[in-house]
Amino acid sequence: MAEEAPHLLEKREKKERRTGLPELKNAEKGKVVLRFAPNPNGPMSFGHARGIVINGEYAREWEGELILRFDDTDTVVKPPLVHAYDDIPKEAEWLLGYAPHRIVIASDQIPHYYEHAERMLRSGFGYVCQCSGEAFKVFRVDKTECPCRPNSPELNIELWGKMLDGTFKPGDAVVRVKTDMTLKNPALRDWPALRMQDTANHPHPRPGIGSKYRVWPLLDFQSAVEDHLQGVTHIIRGKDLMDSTRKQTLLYEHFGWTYPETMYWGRVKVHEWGGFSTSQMRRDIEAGLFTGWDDPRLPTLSALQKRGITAEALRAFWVELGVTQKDISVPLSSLFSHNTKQIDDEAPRLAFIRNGEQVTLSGEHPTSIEVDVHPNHPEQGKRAFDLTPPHVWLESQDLGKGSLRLKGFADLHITDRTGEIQSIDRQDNRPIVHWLSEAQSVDGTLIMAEDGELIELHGKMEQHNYPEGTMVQLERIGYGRVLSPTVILFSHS
RNA sequence: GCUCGUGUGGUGUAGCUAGGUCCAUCAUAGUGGGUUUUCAUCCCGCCGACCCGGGUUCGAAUCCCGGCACGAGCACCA
Repeated sequence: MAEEAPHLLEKREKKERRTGLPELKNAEKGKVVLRFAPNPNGPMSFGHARGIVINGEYAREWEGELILRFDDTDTVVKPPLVHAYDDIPKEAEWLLGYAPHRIVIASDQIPHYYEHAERMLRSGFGYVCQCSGEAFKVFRVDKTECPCRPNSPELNIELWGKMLDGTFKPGDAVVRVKTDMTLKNPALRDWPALRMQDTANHPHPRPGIGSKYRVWPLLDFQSAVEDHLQGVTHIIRGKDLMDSTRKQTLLYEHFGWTYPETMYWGRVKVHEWGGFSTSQMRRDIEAGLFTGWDDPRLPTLSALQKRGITAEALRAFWVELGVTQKDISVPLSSLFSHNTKQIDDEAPRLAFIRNGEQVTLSGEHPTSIEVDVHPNHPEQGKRAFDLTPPHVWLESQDLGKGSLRLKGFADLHITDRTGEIQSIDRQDNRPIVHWLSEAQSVDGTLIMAEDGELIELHGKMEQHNYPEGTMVQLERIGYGRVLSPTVILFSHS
């Protein structure tokens, strides 16, 4: 028993609550290789961030490497975008806090895939199939072998040549991996590895690639071969790719390779956004429905960045969700609360008066007032309000309250547009409101993205010299990011 | 239809591999209060969950069987 089940004899250690990411199986410090493989066919979305963060954090934790791989092997259905090849690495570095260790572009690796395809054909575990997709579907359902399956390696090589030289046209032939047509899972039966694409009419957008190749690998073949070439040890991906793992494992067995450890995550939806598709976003942006990839209404990484969501908040958010296979739907407030923790301690306070009404002060009062830039950090300095012209701006909503206290200044009673100073010290529990001196006010705009709409609130804003990109807290409104001296993009409350 | 996977509070998540120490963790949301001259931050409290039914066992969130629900794959897309 001691040999067969030693754990039964041991006293089990007290369980400790796990924090952070689940443990990586079979991982060795310094020898872990992970990859994140997006298709550069559109903006990096919120969802892509999960792939970057989870893989990237594991790489960090295990002192391993992270490969950023562009799976750009479809020029017709999902044509790549040239500038994505530049944008994605930058966004990945921003999000991770380090640059991916390696960048691999599938369209640069075609010769390697050809070489493996040929090896497959010569070794007899792959064949060129001239059945139509429709026809093959019948074989797959009926668990019967297609007539091309018994082709000799010699014939396969000959047919492969016809694919390469263009004798065959797209749709005429594909290369299949020979698995077993009686496999329980229909998805695994003799799956397609490479097909032809009309790159004359649909050239690959990268210079040097263009119409160079007629035959292109499909995801399962390309990914499997590339993972092996790069020495990937762990694959973490969506559970929609579970059957891909099984297909690729079959291919690895043919080649005599060992498949990496694999983990999956489920689908994530954001309450406020619902489902979103890269292709749809790309169409909408191209149609001018949005200002660009970073339009604050979009669930793209660049939009979130522009909106002032920090990389740290995004990382904390995704790590907290972990790597479970459940399909989940999360509220944005969860991300925002992480962001608040990141920015509040630094964010200077600023007044923004929506629907401003000017009020003239009457009675004795100082000619200038100073308040803290940050209530918890006096060392950040003071904000000065000059009251020589005795005019202040208040939000019209607050005006109706009659008696109120101007934050850090005085108790006021308002009738019409006149504010009678009743006391400089606080005398009672009247509501405290934010305000702005006429002398320090400028016309400002607060841009808010709500329910898919872009709303511009025009109001009176406190003068400031904060550079673009500064995260500020608008008193009683919420956090925002400085876009220009007079424009602030609302982040969240 | 076939195949695969997942079901813990409103939302996420820990615990499940090796059953007890779990009247079930943490976070977020909600709610009540404290600090604060912001409806911010911070602090304290409360609220609220093991999909259902059997079985094994002294003991089941955890193991077994059967349901049910939800999701995904079955593309010459990724």
